[in-house]
Amino acid sequence: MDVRTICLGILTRGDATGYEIKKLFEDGRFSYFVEASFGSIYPALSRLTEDGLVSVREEAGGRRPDRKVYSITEKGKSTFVAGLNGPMPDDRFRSPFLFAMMFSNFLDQTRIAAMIDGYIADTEAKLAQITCECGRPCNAQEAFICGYGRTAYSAVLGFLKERRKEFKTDAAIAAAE
Amino acid sequence: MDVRTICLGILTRGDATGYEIKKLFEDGRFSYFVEASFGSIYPALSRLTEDGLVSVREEAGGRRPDRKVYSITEKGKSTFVAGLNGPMPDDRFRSPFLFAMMFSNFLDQTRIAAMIDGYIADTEAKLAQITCECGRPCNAQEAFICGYGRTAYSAVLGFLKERRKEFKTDAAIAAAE
DNA sequence: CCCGAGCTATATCAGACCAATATAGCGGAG
DNA sequence: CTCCGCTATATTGGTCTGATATAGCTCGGG
Repeated sequence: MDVRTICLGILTRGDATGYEIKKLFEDGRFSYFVEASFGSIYPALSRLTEDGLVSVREEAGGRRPDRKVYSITEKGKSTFVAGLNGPMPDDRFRSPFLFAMMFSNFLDQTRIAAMIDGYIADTEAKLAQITCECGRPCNAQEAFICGYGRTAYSAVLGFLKERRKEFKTDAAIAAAE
Repeated sequence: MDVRTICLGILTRGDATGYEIKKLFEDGRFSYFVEASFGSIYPALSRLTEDGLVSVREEAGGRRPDRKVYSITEKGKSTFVAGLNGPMPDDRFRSPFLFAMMFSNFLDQTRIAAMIDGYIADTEAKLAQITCECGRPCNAQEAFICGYGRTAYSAVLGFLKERRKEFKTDAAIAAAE
């Protein structure tokens, strides 16, 4: 999903600075499927402002740099909704971990075990983030998104823990000797 | 995973043209977690050649453009393996579908149902691709990767089919009247 | 025979995005 | 005082994408 659309979507929830926009979609429940850098958020907001989809007001409060608060316009909102009703881009999943596992014949068991352990830990952290945030009241949309993330990560964790047993570390080999 | 590494990895499996490299990682068992465009493959191969990690020979067989077959060098191979033993970049998952579901309050039930149906169909296609390719003999690496993909997509499908029941289409509503 | 579609194969380009960095503060801890 | 973490804006060189261009070859249909 292009960064302009992401910004519009966040702004339908309320006014925000560029920094806050990034913080909002980095909220744990959403961060597993949305990402954008400041390097693309600010140019996107500028462009949206030029195009009349967003308006901006500056708040000078003795802070340098000044705080720029963005609001979505009616034009912006209808453009956003039209996009939701248009062609849906495909999901994208890239995994250096799986790519590395594809060539694990080049690695020793300790390295493989360490990679899997690290990936399990990362996955558990992601899962915990989704789950604990969901202790707050969830609307239907959030419940769907959390449910999807929990389902996927839980399944992957189960798979990894099962397969992890096949890989011994040097420490485990030494202990068996 | 950067495109240079992807090309090196594929070339450890055997010599290939730029076009073949793309075809090889578009093989259904791997395509769910690796992707790169010609726009980045050719510059990457050029750079790898300059850097001595890859060598290239041209086959002129009356074909225009000529066929350029790339081979990995010993330097390339050791660089690739060193990379596998180095810091592992994070996975990336981007989902316009989930982003749209996050704002499904702007959509009517028919649109939501259609989106879910489309996503289910896509997911089933991906799952079928992994599964049927795996009818061929799998080495341990391929078995791991296929197992991961099957586990994740199957879990997601189960979740979606369950939740799909909550959304009625106009046709289903009309049939009930 | 001709045409079109699909495939193999190389290459490029404008636009989108990233990671890192710079700048400018403020507040808190050592 | 210094350093770290945070809020906040902005930029830049490098990487990648999707689309496109070019150059064939093969096969099937008219």
